[in-house]
Amino acid sequence: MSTMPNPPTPPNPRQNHLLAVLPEAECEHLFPHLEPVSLKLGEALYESGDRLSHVYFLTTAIVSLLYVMENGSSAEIAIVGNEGIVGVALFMGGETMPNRAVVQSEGHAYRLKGSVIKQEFHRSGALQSLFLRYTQALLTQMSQTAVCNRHHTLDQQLCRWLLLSLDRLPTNTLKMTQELIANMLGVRREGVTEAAGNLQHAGLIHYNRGRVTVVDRPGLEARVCECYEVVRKEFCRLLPDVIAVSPWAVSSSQHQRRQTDRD
Amino acid sequence: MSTMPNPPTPPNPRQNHLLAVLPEAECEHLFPHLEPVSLKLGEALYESGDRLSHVYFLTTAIVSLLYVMENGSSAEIAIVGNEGIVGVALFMGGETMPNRAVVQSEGHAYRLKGSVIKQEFHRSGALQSLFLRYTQALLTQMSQTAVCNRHHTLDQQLCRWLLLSLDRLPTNTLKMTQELIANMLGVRREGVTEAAGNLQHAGLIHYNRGRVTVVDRPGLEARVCECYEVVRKEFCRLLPDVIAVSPWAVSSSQHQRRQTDRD
DNA sequence: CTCAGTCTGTACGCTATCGCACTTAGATTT
DNA sequence: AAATCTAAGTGCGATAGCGTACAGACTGAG
Repeated sequence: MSTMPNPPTPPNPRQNHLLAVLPEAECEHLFPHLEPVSLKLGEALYESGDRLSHVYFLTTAIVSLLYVMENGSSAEIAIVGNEGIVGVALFMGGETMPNRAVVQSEGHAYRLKGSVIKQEFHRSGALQSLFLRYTQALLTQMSQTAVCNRHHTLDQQLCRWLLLSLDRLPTNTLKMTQELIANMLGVRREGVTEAAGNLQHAGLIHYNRGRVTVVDRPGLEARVCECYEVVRKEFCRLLPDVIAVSPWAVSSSQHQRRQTDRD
Repeated sequence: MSTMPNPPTPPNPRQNHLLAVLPEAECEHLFPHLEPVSLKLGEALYESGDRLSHVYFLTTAIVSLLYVMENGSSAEIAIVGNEGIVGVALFMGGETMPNRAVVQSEGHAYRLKGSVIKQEFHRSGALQSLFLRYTQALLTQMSQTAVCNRHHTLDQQLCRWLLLSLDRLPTNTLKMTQELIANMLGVRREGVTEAAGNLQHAGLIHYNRGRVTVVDRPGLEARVCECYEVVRKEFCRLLPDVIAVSPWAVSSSQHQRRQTDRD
């Protein structure tokens, strides 16, 4: 595995963990309709209120769900990577959502026409079960974001954000400016400067002009608030089949030293 | 309509708006299994991680979904009343959730064994569509809670909370101490005292030892942040059939003066 | 009526974060 | 090499909410 974040790997739908665990029968219906797309940093997959045309199965890209306020400031509600789907409103039946989906880390994805997914969704047991469970996991991430915003320090929130992002990347380097991170977390850029400075002085991360590298993941995990673990555990619980094909149950529990005294 | 919050009305499943809009065919399957229950203030329908035994269709009760932190402090993630369901994890497939559901306002509900709902869920088009859309609305409420926690003042959050609660009650009086409200919002009791004091001085509410009465709803709506409207509009959009039988599309848009200049 | 319990009001120092202004330092272009 | 731009660091007063402590007020039980 090289250090390049997005090497020109031949894209493969199975890089998306949800697609990876779909039974063969479902795949036969779905795969012919999958359309590979390349997602650029900052691109919006949908705007608030847009009628969605496709659902996106991310493979190497990361997408943030952002709520943009009337005055223009924003807050991230959830992060989606190759563990998930962007556009749940399509099969949830709501058609639109009151938030934006923007590419946080560029990469690839496959998309599927809304009509196709809706049709499949109504006849497919495995697909439905999988998607509903994913949605519940997403729901957990959202509610935990609310909790974290209320109770935890910016340092902790940055840790959580870094870990959530890292779990969705093949490397431990994030291409991201402090300005953008601030947008995601809904705080000032200067606040991120300070928090990131703290983490760097503690030897947990290293950063430089739009690149953040996590150098001590266990250290981050020791400093993050409980929110991260809640989200991760729910993912593992709800999507064990997905986790089996995913690197991150491992990459994350390898270092669970602080857990050993609890369960 | 008397001023008593929970008069001994003969309970009726149709008081729950979701049940109210289910087609006859679905009802025939479901209603025989419905069990009326009386929910006491403070009672927990489930604890974090509990395997749910029933889904609850609230009629006159209000239930808060709370996340309880390791140190014991808590934050409300969503409010559920007769517009909704408690226990979505059952049909979402996740079985449990990492939060508590506690009764915020006592009243009645009907519950349904998990096995029944799961069985119905897999053969029922209308029921499924309805529940998925409801879940998306709930999801919006959660994400908006996250946004609100990040960006808005306690005064505004209290307004939002009051309006969300009011929408789920037949009266404009809430039986609720400042202490409990503080728990819901995840803030100090003294903070609520101050915020409530502000609203009272502004002539919007009146309160007294565990009773809050909204006396100027338009005033509250003028002071609340955008979050409330986002949630309400999503509800209306996702569940128009439900809204048709509900008082609150009306009760809430009657006073939408501040909207008239926008859309 | 009194007492205990609960609910609400107030005060004060503390801290995290904000908003704003400005500087420094890499990176990119010319 | 100089000019320009973007990213990151710093400083400072303002403020919202916290933690703590305590005081008043209403309620219900005896």
